[in-house]
Amino acid sequence: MSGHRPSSREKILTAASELADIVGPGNLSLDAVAQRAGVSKGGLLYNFPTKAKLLQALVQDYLKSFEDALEAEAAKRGDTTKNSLTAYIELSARECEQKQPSAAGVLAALAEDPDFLNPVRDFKRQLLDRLKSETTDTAKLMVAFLVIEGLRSMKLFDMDILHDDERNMALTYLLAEAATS
Amino acid sequence: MSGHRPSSREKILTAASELADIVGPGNLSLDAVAQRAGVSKGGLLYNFPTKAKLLQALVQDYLKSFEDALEAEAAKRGDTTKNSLTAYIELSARECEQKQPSAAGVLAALAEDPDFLNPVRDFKRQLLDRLKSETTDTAKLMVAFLVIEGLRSMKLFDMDILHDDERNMALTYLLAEAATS
DNA sequence: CTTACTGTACCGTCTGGACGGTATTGTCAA
DNA sequence: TTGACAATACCGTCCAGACGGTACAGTAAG
Repeated sequence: MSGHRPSSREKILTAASELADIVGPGNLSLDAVAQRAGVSKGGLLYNFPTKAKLLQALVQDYLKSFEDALEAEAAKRGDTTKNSLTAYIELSARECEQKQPSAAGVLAALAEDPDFLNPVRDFKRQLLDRLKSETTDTAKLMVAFLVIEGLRSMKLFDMDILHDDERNMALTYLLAEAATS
Repeated sequence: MSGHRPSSREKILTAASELADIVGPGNLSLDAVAQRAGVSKGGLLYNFPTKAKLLQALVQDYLKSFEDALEAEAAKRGDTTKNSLTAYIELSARECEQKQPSAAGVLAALAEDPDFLNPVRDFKRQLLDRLKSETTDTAKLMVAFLVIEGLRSMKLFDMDILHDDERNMALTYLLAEAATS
């Protein structure tokens, strides 16, 4: 899983994300992506015949990796499908602490056309429904969900306005509440 | 205050916001803005000598109008500087229910260059500090702040994934918690 | 023979911005 | 009062460059 020279497709995707982070979400050009990925422009267009397809893939990739991480987190603990809310909270908390430019690709997609975020909307609604079916107190769930959404948006916009202790206070509060449900 | 034909500057700003909402945050062009504002391109560039200035103004405008609304809300109630958290919550709640494309301008600015959001970051940190100085329970404040941030980001991305009752549950929970502080 | 590209040349369109002009209004000395 | 000038608030055109995408010939590996 670690030793594995990346396919052109992967190289292009990560190059695109990184580049979006550098040049700004709305200034992502195919030429630049190809260059950064170490691929000719023809090669890029072979993998992604249009810019829209590339941006779609960027979003899909983002969603996929989050889903995988969530699954892994749930598996790591004894997850009896009961406390997957805590898994969600803790995973999100951890993600908010490290930097991960893969989200920049999502912003690039948004910049081109907000409709590219539709899969994200569906994914989140689905996640919320699953969480809802596993908890008793919906109000508390909503609060937890929205807090994380807030944290995530700050990360997305690179707005590090919260001190570590402030963030931790909110998180431990959430975890405590989640335990009593 | 209501009867008042708008200056070119205002026309341009609202045209830009509306247009950003239509064509997508990253596809805002000066030509299109000028046309929609009923102004020649030369006229636009007279008011905003560069695209960057226009985007800056868009962000400033957004912040200013929110600040004004917050002040008005605080004044409306007897606000003895104590419960300005509730004012903040209620104002944000109300804003999340109506559609207000002025935020699209902020996204356009983000698309061009994330640094344009620096004033937003400063504003929010300042707001949080003020709130902090007026409440006793910091953990609860953080939760409230982040929930609203989450709500706001959903609005920004036009992701209406929450049902009205779900949103209301979170909001009434917040208001109840804010009362006991 | 197919897959997965490379490399280069090119096209049509759009973009930010520079620039030169113009109509209106204001200022002020003679 | 008038004539000279200047500042304000635009208009309309033009341009060099960047962009997404096409086309196509070549090639190395399996």
